[in-house]
This record gives sequence, structure tokens and C-alpha cells, in this order.
Amino acid sequence: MFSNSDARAAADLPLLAGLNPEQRAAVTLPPEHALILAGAGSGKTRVLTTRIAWLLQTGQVSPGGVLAVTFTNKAAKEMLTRLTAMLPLNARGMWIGTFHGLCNRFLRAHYKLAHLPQAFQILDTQDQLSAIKRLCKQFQVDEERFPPKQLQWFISGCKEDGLRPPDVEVRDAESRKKVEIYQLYEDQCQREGVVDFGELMLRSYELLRDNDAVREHYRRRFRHILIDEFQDTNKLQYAWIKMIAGLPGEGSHSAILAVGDDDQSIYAFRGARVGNMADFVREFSVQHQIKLEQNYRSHSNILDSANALISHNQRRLGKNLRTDAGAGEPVRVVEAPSDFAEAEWVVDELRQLVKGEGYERKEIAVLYRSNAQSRVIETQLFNAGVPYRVYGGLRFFERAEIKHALAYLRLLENPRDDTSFLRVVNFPPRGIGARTLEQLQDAARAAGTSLVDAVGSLPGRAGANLGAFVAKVDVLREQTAGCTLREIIEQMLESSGLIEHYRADREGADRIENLEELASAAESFVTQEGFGRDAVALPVDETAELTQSPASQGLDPDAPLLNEPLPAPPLPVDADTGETLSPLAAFLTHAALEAGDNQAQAGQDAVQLMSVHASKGLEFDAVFITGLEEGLFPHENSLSDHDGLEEERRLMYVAITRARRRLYLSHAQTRMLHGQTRYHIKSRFLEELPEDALKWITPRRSGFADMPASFSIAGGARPAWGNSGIHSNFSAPAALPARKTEPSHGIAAGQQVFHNKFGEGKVLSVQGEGDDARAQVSFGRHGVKWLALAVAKLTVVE
DNA sequence: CAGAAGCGCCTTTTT
DNA sequence: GGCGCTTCTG
Repeated sequence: MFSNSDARAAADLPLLAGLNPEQRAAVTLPPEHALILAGAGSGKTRVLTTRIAWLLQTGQVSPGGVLAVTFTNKAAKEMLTRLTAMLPLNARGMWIGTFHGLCNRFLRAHYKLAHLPQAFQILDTQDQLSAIKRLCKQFQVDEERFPPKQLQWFISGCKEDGLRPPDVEVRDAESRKKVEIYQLYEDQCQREGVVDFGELMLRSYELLRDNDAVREHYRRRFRHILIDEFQDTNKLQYAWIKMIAGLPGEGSHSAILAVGDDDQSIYAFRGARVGNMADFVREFSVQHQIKLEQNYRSHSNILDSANALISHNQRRLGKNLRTDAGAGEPVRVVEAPSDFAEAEWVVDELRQLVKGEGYERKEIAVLYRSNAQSRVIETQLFNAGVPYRVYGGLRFFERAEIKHALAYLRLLENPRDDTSFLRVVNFPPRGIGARTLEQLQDAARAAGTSLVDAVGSLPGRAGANLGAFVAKVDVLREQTAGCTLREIIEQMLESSGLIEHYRADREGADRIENLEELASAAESFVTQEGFGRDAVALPVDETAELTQSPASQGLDPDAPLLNEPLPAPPLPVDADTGETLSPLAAFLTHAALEAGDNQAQAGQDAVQLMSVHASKGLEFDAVFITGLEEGLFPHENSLSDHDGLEEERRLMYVAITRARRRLYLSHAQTRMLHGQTRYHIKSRFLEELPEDALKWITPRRSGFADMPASFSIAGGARPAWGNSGIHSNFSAPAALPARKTEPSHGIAAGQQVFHNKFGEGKVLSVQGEGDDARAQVSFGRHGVKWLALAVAKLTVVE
């Protein structure tokens, strides 16, 4: 095992150059549980990635033995990019991703044990809500007494607490009804073969909990588990971590490195439990705790402000940021007579920053507590002709036209997906009204089938129209067998009538553009190397990987392999046929798991507008924090309880620590809120800052024009560089090193092949290379299947 | 069946 | 004040 002399030898590795003592200590910790308290701007991501690289390079773990979890796709991508820049390595075997992404991968690999169809589709928040609404209609739930939104919140909350319907405590008639609906919702999802986000987590947790062989396999496999933003984990996520790592004394073989910052916990409102940090230390008997307090981002006036503010919170693990960067400029504070004047001042000031002081626009952020506040500022920016970008709008895959297109695609994969069926059965309009659909739903419920299966039972013109729709989808499915994903999408756009519909619409141009973007996005998804990684149910043979030497991974051949590979117990393999997801199904999964960016045209030099929440993890040369008023920030809804106020203060802490060089704080005496002008006193947070770091300034312009804040842009026009453009996540695939191509599998389209289980079939198409190669084969009685060639044993028939 | 008009809501958000 | 959703009306 690990010894001190090895650590000393490792200390000279170039990987570790430039790390401060705390960072270095964190990176080179022995393989035991540890908690890293990483302050804002303290190089947290660097520590995390260097730790993984160091473990790999010193031969303490192979890529397959690493599990690294983040919350956002962005963070996961960042980690992977940095890691592959440090080390040449095959990222394929590594489990780096978001909680949900990894759970998805896990469930695909064990879909039978998880009681799911292999191509199960994922409901996003919108889909989930419409599924609940549909259910309420069907079971005549009083939507006044049980608003679907509230039911959604209830169901998600239960799942996040790990509770299935029978586990939920029933206290009165109301809660009984809610639990009943929860159960109905579960039945509906199961019948349709769909899972929501919470279900991804909960079901993988339960599978680990209930299946000894699976659990044991992963426990032995993951020697190092690294968790980012640990303060944001919820109850279920922490339970999942415990399940996959094993508590001390439960035959655990892994070391957890949890990285977090209790002062930046701002998601309690959605179930995050900072308390998981303390629980982790206790339950895992954590011996190593390291604080990263050296800040590399901001000047000390900014840090002093942040430190002073956060010291007003009682419940802290305790941490103080420090810097070598010097005092820098004072934090500028401004009082404006109105929200309108505040916006005017912000725009004035930032033009000065750009013109007079050489700041780049994209290095300036305007932050606010709630999104509604962006409007006044946008108006001013628009009038002044300053390019800006607003974060937090609709994301690519959430746009209505994209959701429609995805619904058609989902029906190609799974005709029983009732949510998708209802979404597009009459879109574009084809004479199928609400009455018809009600009848159809009744018939389906009576027969206990899905909607497509009930179509035949409807008589008359209504039945004929429905039949035509189903036939259309069926025809499309047949026609596109053997087509590339791009071709499938293009044909779908045509034959569904979506393109035609939007072409007829005066305002449909943007939508058509988005639909075309969808086809391109799909294409780059397919060509991206290893695209199927998250969706392919390849049997996991980790023993092979664990016995590989570091040299074969492209690592330092002289580094000793310190750990003998642990023989992982054989894993129950579901997909011994090699059957895998079609590119289409994989793409649909991707679309659900990664909603796409919500920012237009990255790279454009535009001022950044966003909520404080959205700014977490980012940094800018200059930051404006606006609307610092009691009731707004801290928000009035949070004032009732102590924890709420502390979370608001952490939010302010996050906002302050975004700034590198210059920080502005502003508040307005009056503000237009919910349609009426309200008077606010300045935020208590301003009082909690150190006087000597601040400078109260008066606006440069002679007096504020206190115009009515109701002024708005005629027609709601948005500038071209606003939020209206499209941007997809597919433009910049993580730069993975090219892998050597495996010997040819010898399978080509048109061939007759034989499969052990499915018999004889004809190859329709082949995609991908090496391990990712897969073939689409038509097996007659067994239908068309996608097979992973690395697994499926296909022989060519003459 | 589609556009218009009215109603009610309104913190933060990722997967 | 404005947006999204439901209901009304041609």
C-alpha cells in the first residue's frame, strides 16, 4: 500500500508544481477519507483534477477505479478537459460526470435488474409536470385542492428523501390523497418506460442497496471517489454515496475526497443539506480535513468585505479567505432614487469602464437577486446600444419547437410514450381535438394500455384521424431504418409537418433555425468520439482494466503500481446479447440530461447579466451587485427563519467573491415590484461590510432622471446579440486524445449475419469505431436491433 | 380549432 | 408589469 517514501518521491512530479502547501497536501493525501474546505477562488477544481491525475500517475488507481461526481455538466466537462490536458489518457473507463449522468449510465448497464426498458427515456421538469397534469385529468383530481405544481414538488421531494409511496407517512386525508397520486404517477411512468430526474437517483440507490453482487462490484471497483460541491448534496445523493462507497466497517475499499464550501451553500431551497458535510466527517470517521483559504482571485478589500459579511453567520465550519494581491480599490457603494436610475447609473458606469478604463465587456457582470430585476437593466443597456447577454432564459432543448421535435423522435423509439404522443398528436394541427383525446384516454385506461394501442378502438372520423397519425409515425420509423441520425431528424421534420407549420408562421423563422440546429447538434453528437458512453450497456469487465499497467494507459512507465488490483466479483450482466441503444435513443437521453446552454453566442464581447445563483463558480474583473434592499436581498420570503437569512447572506458572499478587481454595490430607494412602486431601505448586508473597505460614491451624471420605471421597449424587440440566438453544447466537444483504432470488426452494411440469440439478420448500418462500433441489424422476428460489436458475437453468413 | 381576451401568479435552479 | 395558462368567441 501507500507509504511515506512514495509520497516524497511523488512530491517532485511536475504535476504538483505551483501548488501551495495546502493544495499540495490535499492532492497528495493518503487513500483515506478526506474533507477539503475550499473557499471561493482557492483553486478547488485544480486540486480535484490534480488529485485524480496524481493518483493515476503514481499508479495508485487505474482510470476505471475513479468515480468523480459533480452537479453540472459544465463542471464535469471542465474536469475532464483539464484532466486530459494533464495526462494522456483514455477517458472512456473513467466515471466522471454528474450525479444524474452517472446514475443514468449505471441504470442502462443494469436495466433488467432495475426493471426498466433499456431505452427508457428521461422526463425533464416540464415533461414531469405535464405527466402529472395528464394523470390528474384522468383520475379527476381536483386541481384546485391539489395543484399539479405542488404535486410535482411533493413527488420530487419524496424521491429526494428516498421515500416510495408506501414509505410516506400519511397523516390526514390530504396527504393520503397525495400519496395515492404519487403511486399512480409511478405506475404511469413505469408503464410508459420513462423516469424523472429523481427516479434516476432513487432507482440506482435502491439497486445498489438491494443487489449484493452489484453493490459489491462497484464498491471494490471505485477505489477513489471524489465529490465536488459537497455542500450542495441532498439526502438521497449522500445516501447514494454511502451506498457506493460503503461505510467504515461495511467492507469498504474506497477513499472519498469531498470538496465543498459551507459558506457557498445556496441551494437549501431545493433540498441541499450542508449538514452532509458534518455527517460525512462523523460517519466516515474522516481524519483529514484541509482548508484552502488562499484566494487567487480578488484584492483584499473585496475579500475583507466577504469575510466580514459571512462572519455574521453563526453556523459555519469556519474559514477566512486571504490573498497576497494587495488591498486594491475600495468597494464602491451607490444609492439611487429608483430602480430606473440605478440601471441608468450601472450602464453609465460600465460604459466608462469599457471606454475609459479598458475593461472588456464580457469581463463585467451585473448581478441581481431575482431574474425579474434584469428587465430595467436590459432596457437601459438596449437603449444605450451596449451588447449584453442574459443568462437564465430557456435552454436549447427546452424550447417548444425542440420539445415537439424530440417528442416525434421519442415516438419513433417508443410508441407507448404517452407524454410524447399527446404532445404532438395534434401538433401541427391535424383535426384531433380535445374530445377525441379524452375518449382515447378513457379507452386506453379501460383497456389498461397505452394510447397508441387504444387508437384502433375509436370509431368514426376521430378514429381515422388518429389512425392516420399513428400510421405516419410508423411509416417514418420504417423509412428511417438504416438512416443516419441526421437523416432521421430531417425526414421527421418534413413528414411531421413541423417545418411546414413554422414556415407558414410569420414568426417561425427562429424556430426553423433551431430545428435545423437540432439536426446539426445530433450529427455532432454522433461523430463525437465515444458518444455512446453514457448510454451503452457494455458489460463492465473491470478486472481487465485493473490489471493494466500504468504504461499501457499512457502514463509514466516508471511509476510503481502501488496497489494490487482487487479482484472485483463478477458482475451480473444484463446485456450479454450486446444489444445497445440506438444513436437516436442515446441522443434523446443526452437531450434530457443536458438541456443545453442558456446563453447565446459565447465568445461575444457582451456584458453578462445573471442572478447571483447563476454566477456561482464564475468570476469577472468587475461586478455590479444591484438591488441591495431589504425585502429583495435578503429576500422577504427568507426573513422569517434564521436559516433563510443565513442562506441569503451566503448568497451575498458568493456574489462578492465573484469580483477580481472592482466591485460595485447598489440599492434603490424605490422599485417597481409586482406592478407597484415600493419603498425599500438599504440591505442589512451593506451594514455588515467593513467601513474602511468601502467608498460611498455619488453618480457621475448630474442628478438622476427619475423617470417611471414602466418604460419598456416597444414591441419587446430584443437586440440580435441578446438572448435570442441559439447556442448548443455540441460545438466544443471535450478534447480527448485520439485512441488507436482497434482491428476492423469486419461487419458492413448489407451483410447477412448470425447472432446467437436473435438468429440470422441483415446489417442495415454500422456506426462508430473500435469499442464504440455498433451495427443496426434487422432480425425479422426479433425486429431491428442495435448491437455493440465489442460485445455481440456476430458471424458473417455467406 | 385558432386567436383573443382574461386571470392569477410572482425568489433562487440543476439534472 | 408581464408572462403563461385557461377560457371565451368567431
